[in-house]
Amino acid sequence: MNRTIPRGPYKPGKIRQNSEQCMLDAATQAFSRYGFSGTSMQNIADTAGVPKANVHYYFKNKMGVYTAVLGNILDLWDTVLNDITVTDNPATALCRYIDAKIDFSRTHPQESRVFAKEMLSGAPHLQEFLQDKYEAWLASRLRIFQSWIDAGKMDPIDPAHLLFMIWGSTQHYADFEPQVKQSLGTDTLHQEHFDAAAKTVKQVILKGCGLTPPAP
Amino acid sequence: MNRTIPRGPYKPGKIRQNSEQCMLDAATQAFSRYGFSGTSMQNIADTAGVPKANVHYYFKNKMGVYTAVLGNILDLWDTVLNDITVTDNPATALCRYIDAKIDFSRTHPQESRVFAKEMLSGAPHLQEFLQDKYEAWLASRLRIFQSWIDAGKMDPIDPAHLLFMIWGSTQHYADFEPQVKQSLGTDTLHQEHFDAAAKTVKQVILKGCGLTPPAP
DNA sequence: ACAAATCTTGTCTAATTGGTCAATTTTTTA
DNA sequence: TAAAAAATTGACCAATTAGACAAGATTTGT
Repeated sequence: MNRTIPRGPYKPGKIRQNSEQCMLDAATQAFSRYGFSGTSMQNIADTAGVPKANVHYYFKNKMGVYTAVLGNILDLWDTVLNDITVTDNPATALCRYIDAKIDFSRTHPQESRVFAKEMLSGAPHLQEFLQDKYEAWLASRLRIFQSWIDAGKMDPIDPAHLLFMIWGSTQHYADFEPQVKQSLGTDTLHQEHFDAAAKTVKQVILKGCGLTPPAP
Repeated sequence: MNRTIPRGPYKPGKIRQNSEQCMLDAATQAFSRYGFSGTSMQNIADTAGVPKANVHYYFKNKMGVYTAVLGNILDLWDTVLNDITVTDNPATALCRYIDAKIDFSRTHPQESRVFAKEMLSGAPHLQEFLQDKYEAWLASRLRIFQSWIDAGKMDPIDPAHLLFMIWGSTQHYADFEPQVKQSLGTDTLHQEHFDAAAKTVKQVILKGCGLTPPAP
């Protein structure tokens, strides 16, 4: 006779949640600097302050850690992107997007770099993301841009390439940080630098699209 | 008595030159896809079609191969950048630079990616480059931009951040190729895609700076 | 043609790494 | 409090890798 009631298959206690996040942070840091192959499980473990075997207890294998890190980044992206509700005003919408994107480069540089390295390697683990979520997100943006153009609210500009410009310009501050630092003559990028960046990008993009900055 | 006349310390015969370039190409390809740690000497050797020991004969060690690849890329960069003579017309100069940069992304995507990965990793092997050649190149550009602004030839725009915009926008087509491909719905990027890219970037940047496109 | 220099290549080694496992400790639950 | 579940940990293994090296093949200079 079985007196014990079997518990559910998985109960994420606080210990697990805490340890897992700790290792995920350590892994993100390591992957962003040394890449997937350049990062050893030992390195992740050391950074997290736990023995190596512990990492294997929480994640299936090294690729498991990596995909967890990537998934975490995509979630972050999702919240950032979905936070932007498209208003009827192109200028306002573009400004909001640029500000959010620059802010992401400032607050999540490591995540940005892991994402960039994955792209640079041919994005073998982002195919699903690109074909599902990103595809849908992009299509909706292109439609909106096109509707603005059709309505005469902005210049006729290839929407996809415009998005690339915004993406590339903003991403640059996280991904090419050494170059940016050297160029701006600073050892660390501060809020003021990102403010100047956002200001310039917004200024050029808006005017370049035939838009006038929204009143603050 | 010594009858043999000692030859010079290093004579790069055709064999050496050929083999070295072949291995350098193989290494560039491997590094761009798998990164430094993810690339094995065996992989480089296989791609070049030679036994592994041969690579060690031509290069001191793995880092030697990598720095050779990086140096090669910086040379390429140098020729591209120096090819742009600054005319007195801002619009023409910017167009030339954007076209050259986009063309570099098209013709040298692997080199672009190796460079980007090095930046993403904190550019530990580019410090000298950044502090010497790049620093000088940047300063001269900033002066030119400022003079244009002072002369009222273009809007007052932070020159450094403007350069980052151009750099980031153009670099994007090599570094984020999977995203670009997916967005444009193509399996391979063709000349027409890069033409559209250059057109959009020039259109937005020029107008965004208060410039009118030069007559072709 | 001959000797010296250059180039090629198979083999070996020491070190690192991802991953396994069983033993132990800590936490949870009834 | 006692058993069960979850978490921690050190020791171990097999595979890969960078690099060394010596012997042999080829090219080059005289």
